[in-house]
Amino acid sequence: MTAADDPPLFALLNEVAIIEHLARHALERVLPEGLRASHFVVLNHLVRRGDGRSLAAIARAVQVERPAMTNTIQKLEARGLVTTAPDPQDGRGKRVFLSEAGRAARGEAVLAANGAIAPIAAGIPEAELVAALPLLRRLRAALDAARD
Amino acid sequence: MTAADDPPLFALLNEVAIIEHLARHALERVLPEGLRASHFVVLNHLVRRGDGRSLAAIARAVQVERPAMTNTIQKLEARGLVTTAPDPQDGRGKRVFLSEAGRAARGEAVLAANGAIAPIAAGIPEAELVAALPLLRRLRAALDAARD
DNA sequence: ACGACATAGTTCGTCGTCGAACGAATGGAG
DNA sequence: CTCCATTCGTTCGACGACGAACTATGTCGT
Repeated sequence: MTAADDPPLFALLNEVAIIEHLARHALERVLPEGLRASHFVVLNHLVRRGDGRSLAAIARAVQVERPAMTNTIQKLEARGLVTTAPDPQDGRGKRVFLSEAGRAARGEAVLAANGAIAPIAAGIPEAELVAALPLLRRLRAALDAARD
Repeated sequence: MTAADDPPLFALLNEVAIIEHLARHALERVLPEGLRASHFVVLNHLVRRGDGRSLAAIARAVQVERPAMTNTIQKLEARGLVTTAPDPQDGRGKRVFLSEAGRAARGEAVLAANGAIAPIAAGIPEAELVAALPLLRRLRAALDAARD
């Protein structure tokens, strides 16, 4: 799929782009109807890092622009998966909280995702995945730092 | 950024998604005005695999749906970067050819991309990138096979 | 030869994300 | 205290990608 004369980083980013595309597609296939990968990422983030965070903080954490996060939060709120309240300490801020339905939906989505992913992981030794993680983390950090 | 209790594959795909996002953004920043990453990918594909291919074949190769490729090719043609001609052997088919301007634009884009990417690669030993490639290729193949 | 099916390219409507820009509110420099 | 720059959340318009559907053409079985 990739020419041999590509620089390694170029080839790697090429693979990364394709993998991201396939993985996102596979994830959305098993998610509840209408629940996008971007919605799931936000639910996941709130569960893991704690809720009550501001919209802008979540947007930065998951690498999307603020208007996109406004849209995502509105969709999640319409579904009753999150609630929002003005930040008492910052008149501009808006705090986002998980509802019980939101936690439940996230739990189900994680199970579904793991179920869909398990057969794929089965063909690949877990040790190799673990071994590749540090490099990817460093690469992400380098790209993030170069963002200027 | 990632909870320690995530399965390794989950964490890896998480990193992959963020890296793809940052890399695409960085790429589009150095591309000529209005030239999207998806356009660049097509030019790159035509240079590396040869032109004269059908629209559908290109769409499959770069993992986008055919309507998206129709749009991309129309944009590239409007810019004079590619030309199209009906396939003499298949009345349905449409063959896509690179123009000289297209080859030149691709060359400049590759230089720009390499320039933008070089400082990032500088912080990471090339050997590690090479070492990570086989795993990513296998993972892509596994995801592709699971596409059903 | 003919009919069922698959494939190529396109059009259409929908959706998510982006950049630009805005009003509201905060915080820091003088 | 008073500006002035910054940040927050939002609205708006544009754009790319998608799924569904359509026509035209090719392919295969009988």
